[in-house]
Amino acid sequence: MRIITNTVCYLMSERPLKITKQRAVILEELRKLKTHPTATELYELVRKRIPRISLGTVYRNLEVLADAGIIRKIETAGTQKRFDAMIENHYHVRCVNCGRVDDLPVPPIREIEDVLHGFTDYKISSYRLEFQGLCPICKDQP
Amino acid sequence: MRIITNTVCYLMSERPLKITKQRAVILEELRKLKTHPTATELYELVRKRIPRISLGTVYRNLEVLADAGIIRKIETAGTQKRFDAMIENHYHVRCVNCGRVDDLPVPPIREIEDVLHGFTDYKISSYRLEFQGLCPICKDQP
DNA sequence: TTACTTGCAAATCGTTTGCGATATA
DNA sequence: TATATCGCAAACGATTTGCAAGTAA
Repeated sequence: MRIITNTVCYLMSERPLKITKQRAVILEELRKLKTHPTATELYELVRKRIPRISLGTVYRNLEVLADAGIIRKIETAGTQKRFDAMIENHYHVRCVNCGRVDDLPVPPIREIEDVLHGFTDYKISSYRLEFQGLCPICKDQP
Repeated sequence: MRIITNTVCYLMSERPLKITKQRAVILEELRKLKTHPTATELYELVRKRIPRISLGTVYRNLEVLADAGIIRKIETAGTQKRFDAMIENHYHVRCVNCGRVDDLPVPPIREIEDVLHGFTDYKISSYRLEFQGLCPICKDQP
């Protein structure tokens, strides 16, 4: 169970996280977006509401929110990291042309976990699956 | 068919790529390794044979070799990019503790491609699957 | 010659960090 | 008052780039 009040976020068996104004606005703006912004993109949005906020604060708070499990930092092939307000497990698609990242609401693929047995000496804990292609906008362009 | 001679590499229907001394040594050192080095790691190795080579040259040539399809640039979750002399499709495992990256010789998982239909408006061209866990060395440590 | 490649250093990009000021419990 | 967070600017690590000199067809 996760409850987010105005000022404090309670997570199961974790200590409360103070929700400052900056933190709240960052979270709100992130939740508005279906695609997953970079820190800089988010900074530009947040700046419209808190003009004096600094990029460092955005980075710091994205880190804090991700550590708390409230958002997710997604590591895609591009150079910049992107952030996601949806923390349930799901896959992502990335446009190789414009870099946009969307969710892919397909069910988890069982076979991925099944296939590993005997193939590695690593102790596998997770995997990342990222699809690549052209987004609806880029695919219709010359 | 791909033929690499001393000085020129011919790729099907692409223009020949001059193999300079630097380029050849970079490629040789990369091919010696089972794990996949970062540009800096490779630079240190190459430097033992060409002491005056610069890091910029290593980066430039890795780019050229990757563009030509002779090596592959692999984008894993870490910050640094890693490079791979094996260009056939395969999956990678990354150690979350030390960053080491190995090949995972499992057969391609058909279900991954099958599951997509109807779930996205993207034109999907490829996917990346990366496993994460602890490598044989790190998993036996406290 | 002509086109490419090199070494070097500086620039760039995304991100992190130190610090003194500020806000909040 | 004690603690955490802020804005700012500087630092950082990885990578790219401009340039003049070098190399090879």
